[in-house]
Amino acid sequence: MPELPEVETIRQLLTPQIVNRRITNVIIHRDEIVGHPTLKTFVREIKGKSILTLNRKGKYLLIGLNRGWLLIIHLRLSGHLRVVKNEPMLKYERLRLKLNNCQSLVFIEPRVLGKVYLVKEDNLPPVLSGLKEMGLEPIDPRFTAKYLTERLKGKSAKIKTLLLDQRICAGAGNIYSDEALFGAGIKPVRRANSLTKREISNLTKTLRQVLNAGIKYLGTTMRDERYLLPDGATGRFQERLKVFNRENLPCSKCGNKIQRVKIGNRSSYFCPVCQK
DNA sequence: CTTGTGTCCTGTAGGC
DNA sequence: TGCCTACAGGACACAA
Repeated sequence: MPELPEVETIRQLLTPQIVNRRITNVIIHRDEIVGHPTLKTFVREIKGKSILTLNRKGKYLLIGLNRGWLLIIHLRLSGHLRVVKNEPMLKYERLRLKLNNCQSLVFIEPRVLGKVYLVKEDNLPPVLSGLKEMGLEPIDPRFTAKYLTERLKGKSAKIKTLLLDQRICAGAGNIYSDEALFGAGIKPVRRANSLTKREISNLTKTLRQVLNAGIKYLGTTMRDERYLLPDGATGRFQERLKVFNRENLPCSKCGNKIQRVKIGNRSSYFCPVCQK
Protein backbone atom coordinates (compact mmCIF):
# COMPACT_ATOMS: atom_id res chain seq x y z
CA MET A 1 0.00 0.00 0.00
CA PRO A 2 2.23 2.77 -1.20
CA GLU A 3 1.59 5.96 0.72
CA LEU A 4 3.67 9.14 0.75
CA PRO A 5 6.81 7.59 2.36
CA GLU A 6 6.82 4.67 -0.06
CA VAL A 7 6.39 6.87 -3.12
CA GLU A 8 9.03 9.29 -1.84
CA THR A 9 11.47 6.42 -1.27
CA ILE A 10 10.83 5.16 -4.78
CA ARG A 11 11.38 8.67 -6.13
CA GLN A 12 14.70 9.05 -4.36
CA LEU A 13 16.05 5.67 -5.39
CA LEU A 14 14.79 5.94 -8.94
CA THR A 15 16.18 9.41 -9.65
CA PRO A 16 19.81 8.48 -10.38
CA GLN A 17 18.66 5.46 -12.36
CA ILE A 18 16.32 7.10 -14.84
CA VAL A 19 16.95 10.85 -14.97
CA ASN A 20 18.70 11.87 -18.18
CA ARG A 21 17.70 8.62 -19.87
CA ARG A 22 15.70 8.54 -23.07
CA ILE A 23 12.63 6.35 -23.51
CA THR A 24 13.32 4.33 -26.62
CA ASN A 25 10.24 2.12 -26.56
CA VAL A 26 7.15 1.25 -24.55
CA ILE A 27 5.45 -2.11 -24.10
CA ILE A 28 1.94 -2.19 -22.67
CA HIS A 29 0.84 -5.58 -21.38
CA ARG A 30 -2.48 -4.43 -19.93
CA ASP A 31 -4.38 -1.64 -21.64
CA GLU A 32 -6.28 -0.61 -18.48
CA ILE A 33 -3.03 0.56 -16.92
CA VAL A 34 -3.01 3.64 -19.18
CA GLY A 35 -5.37 6.20 -17.65
CA HIS A 36 -4.77 8.98 -20.19
CA PRO A 37 -4.69 9.67 -23.12
CA THR A 38 -5.69 6.93 -25.56
CA LEU A 39 -3.32 4.00 -25.95
CA LYS A 40 -2.36 5.06 -29.42
CA THR A 41 -1.50 8.62 -28.40
CA PHE A 42 0.29 7.44 -25.28
CA VAL A 43 2.58 5.18 -27.27
CA ARG A 44 3.18 7.70 -30.03
CA GLU A 45 4.01 10.59 -27.70
CA ILE A 46 6.18 8.83 -25.15
CA LYS A 47 8.60 7.28 -27.59
CA GLY A 48 11.82 9.24 -27.86
CA LYS A 49 11.10 11.53 -24.90
CA SER A 50 13.83 12.15 -22.35
CA ILE A 51 13.40 11.97 -18.59
CA LEU A 52 14.44 15.28 -17.07
CA THR A 53 13.05 15.35 -13.53
CA LEU A 54 11.45 13.11 -10.93
CA ASN A 55 9.04 14.67 -8.46
CA ARG A 56 6.25 13.57 -6.18
CA LYS A 57 2.96 15.10 -5.13
CA GLY A 58 1.03 13.17 -2.49
CA LYS A 59 1.03 9.59 -3.71
CA TYR A 60 1.57 10.56 -7.35
CA LEU A 61 4.97 10.15 -8.96
CA LEU A 62 5.62 12.88 -11.51
CA ILE A 63 8.17 12.12 -14.21
CA GLY A 64 9.08 15.27 -16.11
CA LEU A 65 9.81 14.75 -19.79
CA ASN A 66 11.02 17.18 -22.41
CA ARG A 67 8.66 19.43 -24.40
CA GLY A 68 6.48 19.99 -21.31
CA TRP A 69 5.19 16.45 -21.04
CA LEU A 70 4.62 14.73 -17.72
CA LEU A 71 4.39 11.00 -17.12
CA ILE A 72 2.34 10.50 -13.97
CA ILE A 73 2.22 7.20 -12.11
CA HIS A 74 -0.13 6.20 -9.30
CA LEU A 75 0.68 2.86 -7.67
CA ARG A 76 -2.66 2.56 -5.85
CA LEU A 77 -2.75 -0.58 -3.71
CA SER A 78 -0.21 -3.00 -4.97
CA GLY A 79 1.85 -1.30 -7.64
CA HIS A 80 5.58 -1.00 -7.65
CA LEU A 81 8.38 -0.03 -9.99
CA ARG A 82 11.53 -1.90 -10.87
CA VAL A 83 14.58 -0.98 -12.90
CA VAL A 84 15.88 -4.07 -14.64
CA LYS A 85 18.07 -5.12 -17.52
CA ASN A 86 16.16 -5.88 -20.67
CA GLU A 87 15.14 -9.27 -19.40
CA PRO A 88 11.96 -11.30 -19.95
CA MET A 89 8.61 -10.16 -18.64
CA LEU A 90 8.27 -10.14 -14.85
CA LYS A 91 5.34 -11.52 -12.91
CA TYR A 92 2.42 -9.04 -12.89
CA GLU A 93 4.30 -6.75 -15.27
CA ARG A 94 1.82 -4.32 -16.85
CA LEU A 95 4.00 -1.77 -18.63
CA ARG A 96 7.66 -1.46 -19.59
CA LEU A 97 9.59 1.62 -20.64
CA LYS A 98 12.78 0.72 -22.43
CA LEU A 99 15.58 3.19 -21.77
CA ASN A 100 18.63 4.04 -23.85
CA ASN A 101 21.04 2.31 -21.46
CA CYS A 102 19.88 -1.27 -21.94
CA GLN A 103 17.69 -0.98 -18.85
CA SER A 104 13.94 -0.78 -18.43
CA LEU A 105 11.58 0.88 -15.99
CA VAL A 106 8.90 -1.72 -15.28
CA PHE A 107 5.50 -1.06 -13.72
CA ILE A 108 4.34 -4.10 -11.79
CA GLU A 109 0.77 -4.05 -10.50
CA PRO A 110 -0.89 -7.35 -9.45
CA ARG A 111 -4.35 -5.81 -8.89
CA VAL A 112 -4.30 -3.64 -12.01
CA LEU A 113 -5.75 -0.64 -10.18
CA GLY A 114 -2.68 1.53 -10.60
CA LYS A 115 -2.43 3.87 -13.57
CA VAL A 116 -0.03 5.80 -15.74
CA TYR A 117 -0.99 9.09 -17.36
CA LEU A 118 0.79 11.10 -20.03
CA VAL A 119 -0.17 14.75 -19.93
CA LYS A 120 1.00 18.23 -20.78
CA GLU A 121 2.04 19.70 -17.45
CA ASP A 122 -0.16 22.78 -17.84
CA ASN A 123 -3.23 20.84 -18.96
CA LEU A 124 -4.39 18.13 -16.55
CA PRO A 125 -7.36 16.03 -17.74
CA PRO A 126 -10.43 15.54 -15.49
CA VAL A 127 -9.24 12.03 -14.64
CA LEU A 128 -6.44 13.72 -12.66
CA SER A 129 -8.72 16.05 -10.68
CA GLY A 130 -7.41 14.39 -7.52
CA LEU A 131 -3.99 15.80 -8.26
CA LYS A 132 -5.33 19.29 -8.87
CA GLU A 133 -7.49 19.36 -5.74
CA MET A 134 -4.89 17.88 -3.44
CA GLY A 135 -4.42 19.48 -0.05
CA LEU A 136 -1.14 20.04 1.79
CA GLU A 137 1.15 17.23 2.83
CA PRO A 138 1.83 16.95 6.57
CA ILE A 139 5.56 17.26 5.85
CA ASP A 140 4.92 20.66 4.27
CA PRO A 141 5.79 23.51 6.70
CA ARG A 142 2.46 25.11 5.79
CA PHE A 143 0.62 22.09 7.25
CA THR A 144 0.02 23.80 10.59
CA ALA A 145 -2.59 23.40 13.32
CA LYS A 146 -4.28 26.43 11.80
CA TYR A 147 -4.45 24.77 8.38
CA LEU A 148 -5.81 21.48 9.72
CA THR A 149 -8.33 23.24 11.95
CA GLU A 150 -9.56 25.16 8.94
CA ARG A 151 -9.88 22.03 6.81
CA LEU A 152 -11.73 20.10 9.55
CA LYS A 153 -14.04 22.99 10.44
CA GLY A 154 -17.71 22.06 10.41
CA LYS A 155 -17.03 18.39 9.72
CA SER A 156 -18.66 15.64 11.75
CA ALA A 157 -17.10 12.68 9.92
CA LYS A 158 -14.71 10.38 11.71
CA ILE A 159 -11.18 11.79 11.90
CA LYS A 160 -9.70 8.65 10.36
CA THR A 161 -11.85 9.07 7.26
CA LEU A 162 -10.85 12.72 6.91
CA LEU A 163 -7.14 11.96 7.26
CA LEU A 164 -7.47 9.64 4.28
CA ASP A 165 -9.08 12.43 2.25
CA GLN A 166 -6.28 13.65 -0.01
CA ARG A 167 -7.91 17.08 -0.32
CA ILE A 168 -7.30 17.55 3.40
CA CYS A 169 -4.19 15.54 4.23
CA ALA A 170 -2.18 14.58 1.16
CA GLY A 171 -0.10 11.45 1.26
CA ALA A 172 -1.51 9.68 4.29
CA GLY A 173 -3.05 6.25 3.83
CA ASN A 174 -4.32 3.58 6.14
CA ILE A 175 -1.00 2.82 7.82
CA TYR A 176 0.37 6.27 8.58
CA SER A 177 -2.99 7.75 9.57
CA ASP A 178 -3.44 5.01 12.19
CA GLU A 179 0.10 5.54 13.44
CA ALA A 180 -0.36 9.31 13.65
CA LEU A 181 -3.65 8.96 15.55
CA PHE A 182 -1.92 6.65 18.04
CA GLY A 183 0.89 9.16 18.49
CA ALA A 184 -1.62 11.93 19.14
CA GLY A 185 -3.70 9.78 21.50
CA ILE A 186 -6.88 10.09 19.43
CA LYS A 187 -9.25 7.20 18.66
CA PRO A 188 -9.84 6.84 14.91
CA VAL A 189 -13.64 6.87 15.38
CA ARG A 190 -13.61 10.30 17.00
CA ARG A 191 -15.67 12.88 15.14
CA ALA A 192 -13.55 15.70 13.72
CA ASN A 193 -15.66 18.35 15.44
CA SER A 194 -14.98 16.76 18.84
CA LEU A 195 -11.22 17.29 18.65
CA THR A 196 -9.71 19.86 20.97
CA LYS A 197 -7.26 22.51 19.87
CA ARG A 198 -4.46 20.60 21.55
CA GLU A 199 -5.43 17.33 19.86
CA ILE A 200 -5.39 18.92 16.41
CA SER A 201 -2.05 20.51 17.20
CA ASN A 202 -0.64 17.16 18.31
CA LEU A 203 -2.03 15.48 15.22
CA THR A 204 -0.24 17.87 12.85
CA LYS A 205 2.99 16.99 14.62
CA THR A 206 2.51 13.21 14.72
CA LEU A 207 1.42 13.11 11.07
CA ARG A 208 4.66 14.86 10.16
CA GLN A 209 6.68 12.59 12.44
CA VAL A 210 5.32 9.28 11.17
CA LEU A 211 5.62 10.30 7.53
CA ASN A 212 9.21 11.44 8.02
CA ALA A 213 10.02 8.27 9.93
CA GLY A 214 8.44 6.24 7.13
CA ILE A 215 10.72 7.96 4.62
CA LYS A 216 13.76 7.47 6.85
CA TYR A 217 13.11 3.72 7.07
CA LEU A 218 12.35 3.40 3.35
CA GLY A 219 8.64 2.73 3.73
CA THR A 220 6.53 -0.14 5.01
CA THR A 221 6.48 -3.59 3.43
CA MET A 222 3.67 -5.73 4.83
CA ARG A 223 3.80 -9.48 4.52
CA ASP A 224 0.82 -9.64 2.19
CA GLU A 225 1.58 -6.47 0.27
CA ARG A 226 3.96 -5.98 -2.54
CA TYR A 227 5.66 -2.71 -1.85
CA LEU A 228 9.27 -3.20 -2.85
CA LEU A 229 12.06 -0.80 -3.64
CA PRO A 230 13.17 -0.44 -7.27
CA ASP A 231 15.99 -2.94 -6.64
CA GLY A 232 13.62 -5.47 -5.07
CA ALA A 233 14.55 -4.79 -1.42
CA THR A 234 11.90 -4.26 1.28
CA GLY A 235 11.20 -1.23 3.43
CA ARG A 236 11.86 -1.36 7.17
CA PHE A 237 9.17 0.77 8.79
CA GLN A 238 6.92 -2.26 9.41
CA GLU A 239 9.23 -3.14 12.32
CA ARG A 240 8.41 0.18 13.95
CA LEU A 241 4.62 0.15 13.60
CA LYS A 242 2.88 0.80 16.92
CA VAL A 243 -0.68 -0.18 16.03
CA PHE A 244 -1.19 -0.94 12.36
CA ASN A 245 -1.71 -4.63 11.66
CA ARG A 246 -1.13 -5.41 15.35
CA GLU A 247 -4.59 -6.61 16.42
CA ASN A 248 -4.43 -8.36 19.82
CA LEU A 249 -0.73 -7.62 20.22
CA PRO A 250 0.33 -5.57 23.25
CA CYS A 251 0.48 -1.78 23.04
CA SER A 252 4.08 -0.60 23.29
CA LYS A 253 3.10 2.09 25.80
CA CYS A 254 0.59 0.41 28.13
CA GLY A 255 0.63 -3.30 27.28
CA ASN A 256 -3.07 -3.56 26.55
CA LYS A 257 -4.26 -5.32 23.42
CA ILE A 258 -4.45 -3.32 20.21
CA GLN A 259 -7.96 -3.38 18.76
CA ARG A 260 -9.26 -3.29 15.21
CA VAL A 261 -12.40 -1.55 13.99
CA LYS A 262 -13.92 -1.11 10.57
CA ILE A 263 -14.24 2.48 9.44
CA GLY A 264 -15.60 3.05 5.98
CA ASN A 265 -15.03 -0.56 4.94
CA ARG A 266 -11.38 -0.62 5.97
CA SER A 267 -9.51 -1.62 9.09
CA SER A 268 -8.30 0.83 11.70
CA TYR A 269 -6.05 -0.19 14.54
CA PHE A 270 -5.80 1.62 17.86
CA CYS A 271 -5.00 1.24 21.55
CA PRO A 272 -8.22 1.46 23.58
CA VAL A 273 -6.30 2.81 26.59
CA CYS A 274 -3.76 5.24 25.11
CA GLN A 275 -6.17 6.74 22.60
CA LYS A 276 -9.11 8.79 23.89
C1' DC B 1 -22.57 21.32 0.54
C1' DT B 2 -21.98 16.91 3.64
C1' DT B 3 -21.39 11.81 4.93
C1' DG B 4 -21.57 7.02 3.95
C1' DT B 5 -21.50 3.03 0.77
C1' DG B 6 -20.29 0.44 -3.29
C1' DT B 7 -17.00 -0.44 -6.99
C1' DC B 8 -12.86 -1.26 -9.46
C1' DC B 9 -9.21 -5.67 -9.44
C1' DT B 10 -6.79 -9.94 -8.24
C1' DG B 11 -4.28 -12.90 -5.04
C1' DT B 12 -4.57 -14.87 -0.66
C1' DA B 13 -6.49 -16.75 3.57
C1' DG B 14 -9.85 -19.16 5.91
C1' DG B 15 -14.15 -21.99 6.33
C1' DC B 16 -16.37 -26.18 5.31
C1' DT C 1 -8.00 -31.53 -1.76
C1' DG C 2 -11.04 -28.13 -3.71
C1' DC C 3 -14.61 -24.98 -3.90
C1' DC C 4 -16.48 -20.76 -2.16
C1' DT C 5 -16.48 -16.34 0.18
C1' DA C 6 -14.38 -12.53 2.49
C1' DC C 7 -10.83 -9.47 2.60
C1' DA C 8 -7.11 -6.21 1.46
C1' DG C 9 -7.08 -0.98 0.22
C1' DG C 10 -6.68 4.34 -2.84
C1' DA C 11 -9.63 6.84 -5.33
C1' DC C 12 -13.81 7.89 -7.16
C1' DA C 13 -18.94 7.46 -8.47
C1' DC C 14 -23.08 7.85 -6.58
C1' DA C 15 -26.94 7.89 -3.07
C1' DA C 16 -29.11 9.91 0.81
